[in-house]
Amino acid sequence: MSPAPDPSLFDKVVNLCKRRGFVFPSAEIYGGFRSTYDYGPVGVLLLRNVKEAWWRSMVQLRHDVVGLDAAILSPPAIWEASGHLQNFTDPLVDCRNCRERFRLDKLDDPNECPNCHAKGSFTEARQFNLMFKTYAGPVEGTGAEVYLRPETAQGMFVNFKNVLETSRKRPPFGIAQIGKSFRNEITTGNFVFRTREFEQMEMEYFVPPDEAGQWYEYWCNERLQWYVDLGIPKDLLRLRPHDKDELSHYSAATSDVEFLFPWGWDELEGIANRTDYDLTQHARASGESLDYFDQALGERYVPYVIEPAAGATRTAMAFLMAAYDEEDVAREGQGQGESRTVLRFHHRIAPYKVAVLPLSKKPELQEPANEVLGLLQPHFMCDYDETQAIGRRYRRQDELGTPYCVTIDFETLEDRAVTVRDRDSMAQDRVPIDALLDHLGPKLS
RNA sequence: GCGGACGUGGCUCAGUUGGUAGAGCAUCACCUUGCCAAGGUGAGGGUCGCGGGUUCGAGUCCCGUCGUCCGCUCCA
Repeated sequence: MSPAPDPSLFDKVVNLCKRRGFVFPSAEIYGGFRSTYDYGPVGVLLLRNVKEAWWRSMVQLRHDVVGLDAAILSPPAIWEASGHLQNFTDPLVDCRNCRERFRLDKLDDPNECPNCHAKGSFTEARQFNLMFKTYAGPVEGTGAEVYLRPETAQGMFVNFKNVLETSRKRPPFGIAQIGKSFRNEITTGNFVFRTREFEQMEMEYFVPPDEAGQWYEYWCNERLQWYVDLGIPKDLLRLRPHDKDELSHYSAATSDVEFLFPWGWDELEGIANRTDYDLTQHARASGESLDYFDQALGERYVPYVIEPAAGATRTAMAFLMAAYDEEDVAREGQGQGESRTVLRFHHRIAPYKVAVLPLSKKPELQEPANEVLGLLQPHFMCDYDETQAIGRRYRRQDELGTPYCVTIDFETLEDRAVTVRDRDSMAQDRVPIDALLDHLGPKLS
């Protein structure tokens, strides 16, 4: 049984994001700009860690996937071939009577308003394309039209031949890419969950057509497990196959990895069997052959594509939601507990791995504090804080999800040892400075 | 985009029948030999989202605009 979603969690996390420097609304001093967010000093670390964890599992730890970073600006030809110019366009009509708006292609009777049942009350259909269009070059004209990519995937398809020839890979193999995409969504919202500018982590896995089914299963399981390995509880995750009528124009089968957000189950990632749709379309439109000749089998075929496509920004948000915890801490001398807010991130996701905290601002602690910082910084992202009471600083690091705090005190001057405090157990170990890297290394690798 | 609610210092809010803004927390400085927040003293920070209007005078009334949240719609 899944736990019930907690609606108040949403506000708590959004609040924490603002308060501690994870995420700020864009252009805030100008009143804000809808659907865009800026990642602050801590948020940028979180987001980078999400992307690096993905790249590590997808590219670094595999021999069959290579990386790519393709252009965001792209000519209309790509999107004509991919089908996005046709299929990402929704014809919208408004009812003049009740002012409701509908998609023309989803109406049973294009002359009757399903809401107020007025006949012939619709306005002229207007095309609403989800792609951002702009103009390259000095003259605004149709000759110089370019689009901001609505998905990174086409970069992989367009470069299929280049990568195949230079990387000397053969199916089954994949091309991975992390980058920004842009969609002029009609409705945005739920904080960074749906924004017009967002970051994707996509991989196109090219396989022999008759192996598409088994690779689809493989990647569904692989991708679900990735979130579990990074500390998201299993009961907050599920794999949901799409019904036939919700499949994209290019897909033969799709499953979503969903996370139980405060507002309910929602998508983190889609794993799709795109068949040979994209390569065939681009081959036809460009005149280049995009098939593969298998020497061993003596066969030529257009590979099928299995695509795990994840949203980096919303995945970062899911990690925040899953990590958020409020813990009652017994207070000495009082029966009443106090609350401690902790982000229990997996250490690979945590923005800072270690915080270096001299017990006091006294000058004599500066030197050992700098020594410890210099020792740790080449290996781990570190925070440094010397202000206010030590307990308060521990709590601040808890709110950032920092796994370990290293405290330098006056005894350090005598014994060259420091206190290592664990975020989850709040236990403290006395560790010699010279043994610090060996102590922390295995915990944070 | 349409319908509904809302918008006061970083955060949470107070601000009475319109008379030129307050609190707590947070932040910063100094003091505190200090290991799990909220000890002392002091300081900085808001033309009340923005623009216009009514008025002798508006945070408080009206209009517009931007933004947020909830529904319709769409996706990673």
